[in-house]
Amino acid sequence: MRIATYNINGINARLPVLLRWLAETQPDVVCLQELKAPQENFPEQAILEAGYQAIWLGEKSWNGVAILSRGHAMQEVRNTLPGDDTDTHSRYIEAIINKTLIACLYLPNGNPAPGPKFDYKLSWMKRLQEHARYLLSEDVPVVLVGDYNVIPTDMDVYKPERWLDNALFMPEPKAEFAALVGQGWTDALRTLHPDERIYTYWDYFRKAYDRNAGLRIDHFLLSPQLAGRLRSAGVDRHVRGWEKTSDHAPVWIVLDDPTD
DNA sequence: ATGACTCCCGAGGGGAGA
Repeated sequence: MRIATYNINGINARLPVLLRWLAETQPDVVCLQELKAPQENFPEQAILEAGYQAIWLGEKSWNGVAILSRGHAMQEVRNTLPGDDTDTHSRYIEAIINKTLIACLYLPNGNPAPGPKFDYKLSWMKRLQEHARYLLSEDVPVVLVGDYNVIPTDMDVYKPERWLDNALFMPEPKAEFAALVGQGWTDALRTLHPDERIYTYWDYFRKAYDRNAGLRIDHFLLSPQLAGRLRSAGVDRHVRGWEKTSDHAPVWIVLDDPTD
């Protein structure tokens, strides 16, 4: 089973890129973030014609997450991250696909830091840890995947010294991410490629993609019983070079199918 | 570096992204 995550940065503006990439790579499951479309403006028909059923949670202007599935039935479990009934951002959706729980998340950016947006990021990360702990207690394989907006280590950024004051790289979010992983999750790409420079995002400024001035901020975390099923993982880096493309590239893993 | 680049909203710039 090939599972991908892609911060699409506006699903309607990027629809040709999304469809081209789906046709080229045909993942079984796709987690999308930053739809930037209200619920009623999701391009469901085009996605269906590409061979995918979809569940999504839209929002006017910002955020928005979706899960696409090709060939496997999909059962939506929830579309909010538990722990704060006042949080209205569309940043989380979860489904069971092929006996595997897929949690698609778009973690808050948090800039500028310090400030209320940074506080929101940290509280969201604490809620995610609490929910992740609950998921680990369930008897089901889990993939926690999406745009975490966290650069985990110096290896994951082209010039660490330039990002010290940024909410993606400050000590608190890094510590919260490390605490989450420390519950027993496996960072799929880093585990399979411990010594490689891997980036999943290049900003639109200053020819960042041409200079490979990137960040690794889109992550797959696998529950312990899933880690043994991990076969390969990578970044569809070339997609970032297409016309009218997102500032993120798609990231993917391949898992062995469940045995039972 | 209050930069740059690109989206959405909506009809002109402003907010957000990372």
